[in-house]
Amino acid sequence: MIGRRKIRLYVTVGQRMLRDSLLFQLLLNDEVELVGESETGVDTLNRLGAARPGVLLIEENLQDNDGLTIAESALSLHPSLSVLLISDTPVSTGRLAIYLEAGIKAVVSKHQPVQELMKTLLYIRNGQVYVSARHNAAERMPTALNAYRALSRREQEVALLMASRVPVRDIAEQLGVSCKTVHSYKDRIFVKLGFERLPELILFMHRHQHGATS
Amino acid sequence: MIGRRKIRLYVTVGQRMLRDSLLFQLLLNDEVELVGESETGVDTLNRLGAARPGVLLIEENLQDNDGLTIAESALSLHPSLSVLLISDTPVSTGRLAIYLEAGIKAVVSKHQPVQELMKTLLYIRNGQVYVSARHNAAERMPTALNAYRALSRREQEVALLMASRVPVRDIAEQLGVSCKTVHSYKDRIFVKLGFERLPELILFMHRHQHGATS
DNA sequence: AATACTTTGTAGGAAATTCCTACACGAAAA
DNA sequence: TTTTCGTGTAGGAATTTCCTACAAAGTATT
Repeated sequence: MIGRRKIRLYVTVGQRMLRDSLLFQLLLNDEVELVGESETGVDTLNRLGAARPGVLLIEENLQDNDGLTIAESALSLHPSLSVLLISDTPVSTGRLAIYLEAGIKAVVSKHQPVQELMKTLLYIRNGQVYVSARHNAAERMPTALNAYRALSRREQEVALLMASRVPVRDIAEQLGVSCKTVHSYKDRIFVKLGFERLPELILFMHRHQHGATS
Repeated sequence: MIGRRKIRLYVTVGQRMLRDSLLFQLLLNDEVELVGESETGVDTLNRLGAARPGVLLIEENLQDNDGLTIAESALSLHPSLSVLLISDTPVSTGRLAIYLEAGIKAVVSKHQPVQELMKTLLYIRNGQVYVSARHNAAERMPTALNAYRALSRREQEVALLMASRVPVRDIAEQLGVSCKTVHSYKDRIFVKLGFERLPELILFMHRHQHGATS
């Protein structure tokens, strides 16, 4: 029972660079339909009516107002709207409670990976509330490392090579298997890690190898 | 004479969400090789030596220090490094002068589109300084509108349909031409507008049609 | 006006990619 | 010991990407 109809998305993010890059990311999913965007809170309120979004993705701190206030106004006008707030800092449980109280469906912080946004979007699309797993730092690293462990020997080999941008053709040759096989591994890797595009794998492998920044 | 060897890139951006989405964007270009990333200035200075990047992409405001300071330290240790600063606000000419004085190769503000980043990166890769065209707001909108006008009739039709996620197959049928032809239009559209992926076109068309935010 | 260069509409070929499906074999679970 | 699961391997179909082509219309140049 997966929500079938498209997600009508409205995005309110002040800085163009972030707005664009989030949108590029989200629009890769063909269930996402962009119905509007704004840089400010008032502009958002003005346009919401015409855009009729199902989900409002809004920054916590806007130039003119704070996202919470705008979200509350928006909700009073369009009660069926699902609001996803993007906070600047990791959200404390207390603060989260306040948000949920206000009718916001989920909060994602800018310190979380982008993929969380998409995941969250899919969760709240039908009005459910979504509280992300670890709002507490601690157990984040393991996710990545375990994920790597979950790959089989061959998959790991291929992941490594692909992350270095070695062409499929060459990987096949090096491993002595057919290109088709390499593609199979690729598919499996992407499924296992939940990736869609090469850059995600490159970043993942880089982080895996350089232990660092999570 | 296009710089052939890969761009060894180091990225220092505090918030994971922005860092990831910028990287996803930049890594789509296969000339970009990620050699390191940090959230903070000191961490950056610690790792730069080992990573040996050609370009350092660094935020102006970091938690622990400001990007300018870090960039200066980095430059004194690695004079051949090209630094690209990401500023929070549009940069005034005066401020820009200060940055250039410090040896920074280019500044891009978070209010500019992501694509500017990539463009700038390509410009400064070989050590040149790059001062982006419009640091003054005014003549931005036209760019987008003119770009659309630059498309031929058929290209406009296809752009419109593709931005609505109509499958190539259906577009071909609707226009009464072959899929191959539609692909040709697609290619031309992307070349003319300088796009690489569908989301860019979707966003472009959305903005074109809703005049707005640009 | 006549010749030359550019854009537009149209499409084909080759290679690569995506999305499925298949299938044997060893390992693990029932 | 059957059944089930993960892994190594690969094939097919449809789509996409990247080029190339080419005639007719349009623009520019001499």
